[in-house]
Amino acid sequence: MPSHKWRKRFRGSGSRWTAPREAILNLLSKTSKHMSAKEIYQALLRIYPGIGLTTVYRTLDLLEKMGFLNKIPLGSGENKYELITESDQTHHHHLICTQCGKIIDYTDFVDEELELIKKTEKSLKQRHRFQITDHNIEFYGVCEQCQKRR
Amino acid sequence: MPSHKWRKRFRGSGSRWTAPREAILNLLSKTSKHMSAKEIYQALLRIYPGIGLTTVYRTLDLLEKMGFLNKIPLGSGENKYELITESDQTHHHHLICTQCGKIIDYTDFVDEELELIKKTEKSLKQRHRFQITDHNIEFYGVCEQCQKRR
DNA sequence: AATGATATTGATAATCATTTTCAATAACAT
DNA sequence: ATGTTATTGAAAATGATTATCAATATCATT
Repeated sequence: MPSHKWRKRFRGSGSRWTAPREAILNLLSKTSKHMSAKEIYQALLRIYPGIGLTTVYRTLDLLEKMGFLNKIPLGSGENKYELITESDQTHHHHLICTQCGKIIDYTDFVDEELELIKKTEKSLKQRHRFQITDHNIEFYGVCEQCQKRR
Repeated sequence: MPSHKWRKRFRGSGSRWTAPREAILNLLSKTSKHMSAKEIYQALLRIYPGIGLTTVYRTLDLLEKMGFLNKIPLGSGENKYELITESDQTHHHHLICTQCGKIIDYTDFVDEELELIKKTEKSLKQRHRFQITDHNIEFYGVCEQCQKRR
């Protein structure tokens, strides 16, 4: 999504379009996904010296509330973030390494998964009176590198 | 699982069977699942005055390492814990309220889900060379009470 | 039952990620 | 250009979890 589109969305929600926000969105759009707040902050320091970690957190919160960002909690108390791209074809699930925290997206079998999810959501809505808004499917394991490392 | 069974498992792994550990396991076995460390601590204070929060954390860690406990990260940095009961028939997935953090287990459709999971695990192992050890399927939404509350 | 090696405990302090606070600054509708 | 007010960054505060450490409890061995 080009900058001027982002700008519009921000203005539309009563927020301002600022240099730090543009820098953060540029980074998230270009770089590989699944970064922690600190990782984002450190990467930004190179292209935007003086940016504050606080601002990174605030922007991530904002993006999450606007629905453009997914927050993925690791067990450690740390979160990782990924931008939700506009085309929904990128819907994916996660593969998380329990050793190093690396997250890999996968899209294999998602069609079958999505069908099941739809069914399950419907049933859960009826049985438990939950208003389902989202889901999270992740597999845990040890990645190739960490397997070699031991 | 009765106390003497737990005792055996603890001894078997080189750990000792102590009063705090017994109290924690008693609580987790009896009480409804999905408590945070603090909730567990506060509930224990009534039946075991003087127990330390540190001990609660340590016991939870130990139980997790021994494979008897699931740690469920909420987005907030807080974790909830649930005992894994011996019969595997209790395998379930989660329904998490994004307003109040309440977690509900569901077992509906798990058969279908499990079949899909097996397939997916196999594929992921091959394609991404991950050694899969576990999975996590959760649905997010707003529970009945929180729906009324607004 | 007493002993000794060492695992465990609880209190306190430390860590780590994330939030608040607040005065200074920047965005943008007018 | 100007004024309102959202945003920023630094520093302090928070909240969950972990490390430290001396005192205690477990339990295999005697």
